[in-house]
Amino acid sequence: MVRGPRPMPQGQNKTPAIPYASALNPAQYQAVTHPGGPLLVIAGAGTGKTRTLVYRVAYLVEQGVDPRSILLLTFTRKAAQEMMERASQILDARCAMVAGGTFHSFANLILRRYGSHVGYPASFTIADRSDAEDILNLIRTDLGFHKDKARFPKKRALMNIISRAANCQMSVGQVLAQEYPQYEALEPEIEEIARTYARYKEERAIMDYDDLLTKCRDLLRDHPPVRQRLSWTYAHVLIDEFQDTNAVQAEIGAFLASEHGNIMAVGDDCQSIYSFRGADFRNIMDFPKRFPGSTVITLEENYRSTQPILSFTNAIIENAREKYSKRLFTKAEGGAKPIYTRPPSELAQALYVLQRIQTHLQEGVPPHQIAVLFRAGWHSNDLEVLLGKHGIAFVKYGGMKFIEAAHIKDVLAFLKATVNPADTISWHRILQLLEGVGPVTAKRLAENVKEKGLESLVSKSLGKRKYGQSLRILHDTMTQLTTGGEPVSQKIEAVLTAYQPLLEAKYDDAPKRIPDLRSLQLLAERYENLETLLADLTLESPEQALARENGPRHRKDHVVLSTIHSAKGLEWHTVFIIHLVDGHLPSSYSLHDEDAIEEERRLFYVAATRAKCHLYLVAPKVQGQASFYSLATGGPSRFLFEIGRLGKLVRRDDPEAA
DNA sequence: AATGTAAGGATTTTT
DNA sequence: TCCTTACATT
Repeated sequence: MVRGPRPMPQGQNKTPAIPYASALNPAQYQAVTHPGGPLLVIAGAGTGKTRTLVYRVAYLVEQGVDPRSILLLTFTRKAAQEMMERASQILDARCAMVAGGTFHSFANLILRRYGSHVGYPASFTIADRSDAEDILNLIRTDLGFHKDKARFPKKRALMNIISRAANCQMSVGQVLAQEYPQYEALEPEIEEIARTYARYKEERAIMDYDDLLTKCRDLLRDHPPVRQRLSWTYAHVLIDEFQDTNAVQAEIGAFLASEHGNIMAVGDDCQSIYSFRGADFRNIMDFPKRFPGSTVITLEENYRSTQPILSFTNAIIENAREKYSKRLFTKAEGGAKPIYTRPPSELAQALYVLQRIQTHLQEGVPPHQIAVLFRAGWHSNDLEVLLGKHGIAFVKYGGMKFIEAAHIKDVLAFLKATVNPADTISWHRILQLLEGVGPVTAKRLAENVKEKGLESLVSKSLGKRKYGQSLRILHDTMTQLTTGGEPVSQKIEAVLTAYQPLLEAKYDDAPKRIPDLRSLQLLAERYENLETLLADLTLESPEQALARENGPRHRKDHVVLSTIHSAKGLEWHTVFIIHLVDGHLPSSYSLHDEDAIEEERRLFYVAATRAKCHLYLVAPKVQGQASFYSLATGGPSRFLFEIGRLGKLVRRDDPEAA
């Protein structure tokens, strides 16, 4: 690996347009003006991590680096977009040309171009999680292992095992030994399913989320000319949220930097919350080992939160079993202590939050500066109903996605099948919408289309079947879509025309679903290319796409509800953390494992550090007996109890007195 | 082979 | 509680 940084071209003006020294603190300044070569920035919560990246982009561009040769890898597309916007504001529009996105979206782009090197055509389709599970289910039934084995893992468990193996670079056997001892005896069978699954996808030009990363890594690893070209294309690689990248992502970053060593990673080990995706907070410390000669810079001055909030969040993370030392401080003084409250029930909790939101709104806090955070998507159900009833607009991030709704998936299956006729799992889905077509017929027809093309849908023998007529209509629609060069919006129109009668036949609540189809159509209008639309929908939650679509004006009228995972990197004036109860946070699924509990603590830390001025800690008393459904034990989160000076750090609020 | 029905079983978090 | 899966019926 060539470590010597490529000399950076000097800008024309001797005096830079941006006053870096006065806009940044010394540590930030050092990071922003780093001459080149590997750089690790350990940035505590609220220490200006994003600011540093934004200025770094502007600095590089100002130095004369071609913005298109800067690659900014972030956790969500939205984050990249916002950073580029901010950089454009402090410098100029050139910053909007920076190549940015998630690892997955970047890999998608690269594989569209170079996929042939790893056995994929440019027209491959992406299977989301439920598509992937459907494939596994087909294989599972096909191979029939469940017949003689009692308790053979279901599609969901199979997916978890296979995905874990991909993300952690382990074999199926290792994953089983480590996490699924109950299935260890089934290793050969599960291995076979995994192999069949891989082959199935390859033969049909389908990639799942994990393939995007691993195939991209394989491409860079096994094809030096491609690696070299890409490395020179991206002369500066910037990676945000590095604590949540897994080994495959880190390898991709390393390969991209292999020619020049200009890799900058920013992250905070205390905020690592994606171990289920194969991230390990300790990895961040391997950076200097992986890139000898690294510069390491730590940012410790917090600009986000008031002192009382910071004292509290410092106390949370103090109890972490293992962390790299770093103590956040702020120069700001004053501010209110976090408020701790125990509503008598979950409903009372929703009422309490509603009332406090109303008060803050009256005080003039803009709606979009108020957020309610929680561990799992359904934790906000009560609150959503209540907010709706009281006319308070909200947006929700995380949890059940638009794209996961069955009717949206149906439409996307049509579109995927036109882009990639070999996508049998999409065909499988479409065909089963027809009356009289079940799993067996669908499978046979799908394989026929893959082997012999669309015409196989209208063979003479099929015409006599009762679903012959439906097949003919389907065939005509799909033929028109594959051959015609009409714009995306027209294609969608054609799909909807064909789909609407099927939707009405299949779902009792069809009228409720139709508006969603219109939203999808609206969303698609600005796309010129169907492949891009499909990739975007699969790789970025449409909520985010819609939020961007509607523009900032629209977003400002809404209070934010979000899972803690989706709140990463964001901040609000007022933050509520609800369901702060043992069994919810920490989640009951993590209680058996110490590492998992540690991660839950970091999750709590991430949530609490989102707050700038007001932080509410809401721990409702759980009523009723613990059923399978409600596993919470009812006591306040252990993370509160373990803070010795809790009484000094928070103010108690008795909701009944209010 | 498709569809309807009853018992069984699992729930976080995301690209 | 709700969704999936296995089984029985058409």
